[in-house]
Amino acid sequence: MEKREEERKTHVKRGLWKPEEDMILRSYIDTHGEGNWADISRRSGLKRGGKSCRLRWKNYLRPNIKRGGMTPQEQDLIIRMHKLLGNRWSLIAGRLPGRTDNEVKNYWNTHLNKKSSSRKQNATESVEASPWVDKPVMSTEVRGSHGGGGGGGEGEEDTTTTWMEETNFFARIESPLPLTAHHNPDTLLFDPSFAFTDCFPLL
DNA sequence: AAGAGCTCCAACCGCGTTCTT
DNA sequence: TAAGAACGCGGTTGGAGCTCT
Repeated sequence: MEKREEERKTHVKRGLWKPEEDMILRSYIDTHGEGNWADISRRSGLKRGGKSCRLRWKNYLRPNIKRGGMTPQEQDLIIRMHKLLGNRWSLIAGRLPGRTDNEVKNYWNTHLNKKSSSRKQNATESVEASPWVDKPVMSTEVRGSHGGGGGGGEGEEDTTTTWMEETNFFARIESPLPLTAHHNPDTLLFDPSFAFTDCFPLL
């Protein structure tokens, strides 16, 4: 096992993808379909690992990928969803058509994180501590079973249901303004027009 | 003009979960 | 049932391009 790992590391190509590699991967997937990434990496002739192929496809080559800056609506949704779910990037991205988890994560880390932390600072000056303040309903430690699973596909909906059950999500949101500082109109969920179904239209 | 510092994003890594044999 | 393979996730890093001095 270690030997194979060693071999993989030394023989697998890394770094930025070249346009030719993109073309190869795209045309291979066009004809054979996606999935079975290890096989794709072997048969396509690309000297890339399966993981790398999958990532490239998912984050860049897949049809309907939206490029370019986030719209204010998207920004807003990300902020809200992050407040709700924490760093569950794939779930958040699942509600933003054409956006990938990687993109959302990068966007958060580079743009919104700063914004929100400066906001947070303002907020804490005026807001009394509440058990809900700045604690996402779905923090990363509640991650019992994330996505995962070969062949399981995305399965985000199922996962969502599961964690909601696990964390007694709806019991929590039934209490008045449960999720965050009531006192801070600037924060996420206080917006009266905000509906939970905005984030979970499937429910 | 140049080089130092910074920003941002693509890609990698390690880990947990699920599937397959 | 156990072990290994495959997959998906979030965290982190590297480097290209931009800005500042």
